[in-house]
Amino acid sequence: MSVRVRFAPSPTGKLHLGGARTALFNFLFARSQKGIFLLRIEDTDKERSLKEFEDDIIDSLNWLGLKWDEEIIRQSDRVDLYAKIIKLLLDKKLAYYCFCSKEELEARKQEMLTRGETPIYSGKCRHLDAKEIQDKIKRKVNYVLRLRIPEKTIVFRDFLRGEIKIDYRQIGDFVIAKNEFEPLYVLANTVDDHYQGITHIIRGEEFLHTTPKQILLYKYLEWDHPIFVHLPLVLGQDRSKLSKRHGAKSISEYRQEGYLPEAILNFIALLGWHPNVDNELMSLEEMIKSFQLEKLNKSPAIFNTSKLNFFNKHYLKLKPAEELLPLLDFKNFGKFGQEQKFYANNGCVYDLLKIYKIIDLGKERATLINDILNFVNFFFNDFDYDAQLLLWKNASLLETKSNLIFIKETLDKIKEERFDDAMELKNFLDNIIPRDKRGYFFWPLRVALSGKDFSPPPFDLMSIFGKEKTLNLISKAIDKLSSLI
RNA sequence: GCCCCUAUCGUCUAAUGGUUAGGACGUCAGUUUCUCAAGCUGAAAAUACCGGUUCGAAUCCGGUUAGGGGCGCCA
Repeated sequence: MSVRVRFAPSPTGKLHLGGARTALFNFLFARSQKGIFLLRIEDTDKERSLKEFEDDIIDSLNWLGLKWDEEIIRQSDRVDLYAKIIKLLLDKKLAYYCFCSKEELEARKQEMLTRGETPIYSGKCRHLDAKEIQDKIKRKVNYVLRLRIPEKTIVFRDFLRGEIKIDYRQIGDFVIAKNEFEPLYVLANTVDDHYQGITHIIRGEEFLHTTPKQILLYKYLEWDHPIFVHLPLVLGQDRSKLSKRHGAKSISEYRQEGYLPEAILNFIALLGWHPNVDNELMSLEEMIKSFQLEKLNKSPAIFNTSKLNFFNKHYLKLKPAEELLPLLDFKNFGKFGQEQKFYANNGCVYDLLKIYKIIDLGKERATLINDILNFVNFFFNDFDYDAQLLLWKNASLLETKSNLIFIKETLDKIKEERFDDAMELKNFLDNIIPRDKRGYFFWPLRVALSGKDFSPPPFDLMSIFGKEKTLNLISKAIDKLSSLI
């Protein structure tokens, strides 16, 4: 039997980390078993389902690289199928009309709750005869359709948790449809899983309690039910279920903030799953290779951003500058012009090669894509700084000034072309400046070129700026010091 | 209140009856370095509690406690 699984979100909110993880595990299981992974949009709730959310879910899944294999199915397109099943259940008297009002139901629920009982439906409308039913329908009394439960306990098997025992009397006759044409989740989901030939239902633990209801439906409809796999929940910092309600970030928001799909996938994969070997850095391909459903965890996971950030940093470093370029926002730094040259706000003109170099310098230090350019903004915008910043440790103004003058004069003798190679510049200066004196030369040089107390090494800065700009910036620093002496 | 699920460092987890309880992130220290980042080395840090089974328990069983989920004409 070949594996068929699905991710079946309802478009009532954007895709968040928990949903993405459910999709990922379904995807990994399908791929690792050479099976099929499907996407189904569960939009039976017309009030809450929004096209905007459906788009977000589809975009996010695409962005993560979780490709589904067959056409997307929408429950809103399958009304006829559900109607047929509803009619069947009605005809067989397995389902029945319930005319109880919401107020009536709510009152009974409160009453049971105060008595310390589980609130369930009384079964009041269970035995209405055909005449009464027709009569009430004619009088347009509101109704729903309920399934008749057996008065016994069911034992079913969850793939991860083993046998689970639940008494149907704890559930009561539950609603399966608003009317003959509007099924609820419990029914539509069951029907679709059957007709799509789903072999394994891999979903969040919040659905564990609907399993006995669905198993009953499978039984009434004389279908075999799939294997149930209930994933432990992903919990937020407050230890409660991740949901839109308490501000869980959506995948699209993470994307906007500058996270890479590789990082998010790697991070969520480790929430409840662990490969055999103790190597946590995995591409999607590697995950597929080592994925085993049996290795899934049973206990909920609280996610914490610092590890996600670590992964993002890691994958950022691996990403070539060419691929990062289209993801970056240069609008505060200058403009691209003719022949792919970049015209920076400070008058510098960089070719593509230099832009790549700049990106590489930024990405070594950034956590998020959006941080990259901020780490190297001195390449683009004029900057100012406090002259005191030029002083290394206990260095004096005078000493620092003369060191900068020395560096300037030394650099002045170097040919312009040699400025392109940071390594060469480093070797050159390392040979001239005594080892124990480097801080007194390189620190002020670096500050002169960046205006910051932290930045890439001065040689990298010089290799981007080129000879002329470098000498200008050093002169500026010397002037700053002079004004204080 | 009732039903169900879960329980290893702060967090994610490994160890499916025998390990000095391992790894990752984070934290701290050292090292490298002009700075930052990265790297390298090291440290602190856990089997919720009480019983039982067993020569031997993180692991099996029972109870307690704690956390979570559910109790919708939502999914």
